Amino acid sequence: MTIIQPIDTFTDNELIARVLAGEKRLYEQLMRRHNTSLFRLGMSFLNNDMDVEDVMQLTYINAYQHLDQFRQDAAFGTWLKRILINECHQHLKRMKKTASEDLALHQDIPKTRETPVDAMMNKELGKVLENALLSIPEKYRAVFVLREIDQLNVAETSKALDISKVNVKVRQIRAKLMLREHISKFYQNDVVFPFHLIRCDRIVYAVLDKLEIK
DNA sequence: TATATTGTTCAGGCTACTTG
DNA sequence: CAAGTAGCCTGAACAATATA
Repeated sequence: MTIIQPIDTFTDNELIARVLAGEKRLYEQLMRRHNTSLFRLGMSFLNNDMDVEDVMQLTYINAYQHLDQFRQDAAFGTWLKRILINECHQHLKRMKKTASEDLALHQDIPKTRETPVDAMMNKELGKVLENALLSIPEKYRAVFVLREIDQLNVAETSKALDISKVNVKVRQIRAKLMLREHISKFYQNDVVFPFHLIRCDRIVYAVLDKLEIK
């Protein structure tokens, strides 16, 4: 009698090994596991859900294409986050370029864009918290999201952001101090940058399609 | 050049866990 | 249970860098 182990009991590293061995479809499982945390992190950089979806797709495709280069000295999630952050920086660079080109034609560019997430947001606390997070500089926001929302430890955050451990601690403290000015009560991570099943499926299927994984 | 921002170092304290 | 240890938080001081 053969006992079939449920896929969701596999560790990330076991799934990676099986994907590399030819079970490409299991990459879907890896994406679904990390979608929420990547989305939150992406939102902390880009503040636009559609842009984050694009960047997440690029991240997953990039990670898949270099999966054999993944060294297991850090968690797969940390590796993914590192890739996502790089993609976010590239995306921001592209946006900056486009914005400066547009500026030559239009002087009155709005500073922020209305997003579908904004429209969906019906929980007042969530809105307050998001606004508070978005009000602080990106470097502090990223540390705060990784440490406080994704529950990464100092070492993992240090690795993901490519900064020293000490700097992680300092940025975390400063992020809290800045947020304290905006927030007087606790927050619940479920209401910050909500990641819905529809979006999850959309990203997963788009990546599988682009990678031609049936 | 003055000021603000950012990063580093250090000290002290807290909590959780381990060990004898 | 007390002592030791590791990891973390916090605040202060200072240096380096960016900006007006």
